[in-house]
Amino acid sequence: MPELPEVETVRRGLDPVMTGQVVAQAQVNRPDLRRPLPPGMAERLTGQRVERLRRRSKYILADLSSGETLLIHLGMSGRMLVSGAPLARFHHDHPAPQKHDHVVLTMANGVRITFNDARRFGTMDLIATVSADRHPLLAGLGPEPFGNDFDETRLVARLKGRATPIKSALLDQRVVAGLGNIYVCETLFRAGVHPARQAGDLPAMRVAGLVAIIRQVLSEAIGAGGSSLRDYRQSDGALGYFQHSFHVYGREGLSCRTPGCPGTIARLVQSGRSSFFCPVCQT
DNA sequence: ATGGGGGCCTGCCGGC
DNA sequence: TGCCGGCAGGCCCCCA
Repeated sequence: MPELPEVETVRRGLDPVMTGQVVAQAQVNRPDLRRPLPPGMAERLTGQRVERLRRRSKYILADLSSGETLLIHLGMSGRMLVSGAPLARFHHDHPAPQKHDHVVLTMANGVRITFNDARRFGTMDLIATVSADRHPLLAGLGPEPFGNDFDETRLVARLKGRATPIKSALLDQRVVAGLGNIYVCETLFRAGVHPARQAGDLPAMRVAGLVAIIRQVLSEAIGAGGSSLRDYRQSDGALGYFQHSFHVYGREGLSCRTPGCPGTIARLVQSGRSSFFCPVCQT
């Protein structure tokens, strides 16, 4: 459930039950995720207080009292399931363990956080908080979409001369961090840009316009609690409803939602990923 | 250096 | 009902 709005939604859901709380117990069921979990992870988590929950791109970072930071990535199918009421005297209101519960954190307040990830594309790591930005997974990331480093001038400069489809360019986490397939599709629809357009061929004005549109799409999605693509609460943990606002993603063969537009949403495959677009609105 | 394709995993859905 | 192919929100690696 992995693009920026979903990750931010997860972070916001975890914040009230994790921040300020001590990890009473950490249980690692499967250390062989996409990257192997760090050695001694359970021991290094146990007894630590979560000082802060942050997000960078699609990563969640939990700063611990030990001076280490727990880095979490949800991959494609990762979820953070929260169970158990805070301060509950008894802890038997937890669901039965599921097949892909790889890491289980039990906080001192009785809340349990379960990292479940069927495809194991997700990962976790433990790193020194002071140098977290230099972690290999974070070091190459481009600007945060809502950060000051992401602006029209810099985006235009970054895409100038690029001989790659604009779709691929916006998926490139070095250009801007946090967008995935859904939000790139929706961004390009709103911008009226065909996904196959070469990034370097787009007039600077149109590239500049992408900045505000990206922020708008992401803001709306965060406001809706992200997008839930399958069974609502089960698979996403988040209760997002932004999927109802999709104009193109997953709408192949359906009518364009632009009032008066006769177009039918089409799909094309670019570097192995589906791009959805309206052939009439997007040129 | 840059862009494209393959691979990593499992689950689900539609078609036969 | 059962099997099979295709598809999936991400990212890394390798090759041209």
